[in-house]
Amino acid sequence: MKTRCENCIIRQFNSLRAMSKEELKRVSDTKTTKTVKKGEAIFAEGEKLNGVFCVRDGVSKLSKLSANGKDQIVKLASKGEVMGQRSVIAEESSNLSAVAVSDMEVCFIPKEGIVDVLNQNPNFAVEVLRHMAHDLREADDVIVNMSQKTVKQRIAEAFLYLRDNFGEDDEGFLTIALSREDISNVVGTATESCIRIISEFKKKGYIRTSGKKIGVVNEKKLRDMVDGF
Amino acid sequence: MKTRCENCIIRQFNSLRAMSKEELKRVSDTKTTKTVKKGEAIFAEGEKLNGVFCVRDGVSKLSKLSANGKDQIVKLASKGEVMGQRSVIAEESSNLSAVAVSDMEVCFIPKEGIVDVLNQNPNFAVEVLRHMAHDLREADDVIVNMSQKTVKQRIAEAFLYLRDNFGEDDEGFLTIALSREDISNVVGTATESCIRIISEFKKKGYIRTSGKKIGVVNEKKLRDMVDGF
DNA sequence: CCTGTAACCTGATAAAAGTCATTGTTTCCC
DNA sequence: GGGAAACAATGACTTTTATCAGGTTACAGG
Repeated sequence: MKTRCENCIIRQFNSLRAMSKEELKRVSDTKTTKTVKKGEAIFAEGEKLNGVFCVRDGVSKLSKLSANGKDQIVKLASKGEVMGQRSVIAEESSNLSAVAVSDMEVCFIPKEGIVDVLNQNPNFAVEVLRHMAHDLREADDVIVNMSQKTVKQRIAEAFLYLRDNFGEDDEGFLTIALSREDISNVVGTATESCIRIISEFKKKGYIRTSGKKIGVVNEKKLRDMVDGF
Repeated sequence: MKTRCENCIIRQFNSLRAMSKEELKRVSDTKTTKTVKKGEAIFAEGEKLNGVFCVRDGVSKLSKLSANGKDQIVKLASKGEVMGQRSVIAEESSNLSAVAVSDMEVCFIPKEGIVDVLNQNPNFAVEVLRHMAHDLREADDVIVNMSQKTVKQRIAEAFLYLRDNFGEDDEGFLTIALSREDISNVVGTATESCIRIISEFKKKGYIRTSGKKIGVVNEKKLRDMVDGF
């Protein structure tokens, strides 16, 4: 029987379909699981990782501390996503820290298993490579957005992104409820500016809020804003 | 005898040391070489690449057009660097365009050769993977810089970067003479803002100029500026 | 239920950066 | 070598964004 975690490996490393049954079994046997409470760290910037973490449930923010003391959130990882591959593959300490945004369940896979398969199974290596190529493209896109779009555009885009990638609950609110500060750390702006723009969007009827929950109301207006109209 | 281009493959894909002699020979035999004049395009955004380009001489800018019509330069590639791997590996059309910043000599390596070796030689795949992991880390750093540093800091950093990575000529000017517009496209700002800041740095004695050439005078001051002092 | 802390919100102000207009300066091509 | 075109520089002005300084609300823990 397949464990849930085998499924989660498969999903992210999409690709881990490229592992043989035996390889998958072997790697999967070395995994351990743990729960992480909201706000707790999974690993810190600069830490040496002895393996990768795979998200079973919940969401984690991957961020990097900048010189001015602010965190920049580079990525949000949810169910099925793997964290720490970059560092394990490059054999460097982590350039990012991972903190739980909600209560989480993660599994840990020691690097030996991964590295062995990488070195022996070219299909697997190529699939991981393909995945990383994709991440790199996304990173390029983020760079362009950060440097060429206004804060307003980036916030509008963030809401659409959160909806498209993590969905909404039955009341139409975003599934991931980020704090205003987290949102500002995603788009790279001051918290006050972020709050102001959220108020403006609300006033204009593009979004609605309930506590910290946010719901997209007028997708088209947000999309137009992102595209500069 | 080793061709110059074999050397250039080896340098970038560092790593292509992981290719066997025969593999290297085979791939190298399929390469073609061409010269590109300053300002000419090597490939365009959205174009489907049938292979990778390896820089033999000169410098190319890799940029992406943003919605507002400005180019964002994501990377500068010089001697020994390979362009287009990401797209070839992900089997996607290019997300970037490549334009020569100076007269160049590049060689083209059809993708078939590369892909074959990737699929057969795990060492090679892992080395390429490692290289891409490194690029990804750099991209993360750029994201943080773009979102958390001021234009002034980013320009100061750009000068130091250009000096450290491409060197200076015998008069102490940066080897790569980018136009003011290119510099502003690297740091993601308006050309006028860029010029103004260059004037300010010059007035303060941090740098000196001669035509479009720029020389670093006071490294420490620039470094301090980058670090927020 | 009270209380304190953290999160959220708002206004006033200042700083940073972009835009538009104009002029000076190279460069390069005929 | 002269003239056009691209590039560089600067001033005046506007917009965007950050910062500081206060508020209010929500909510967990005693």
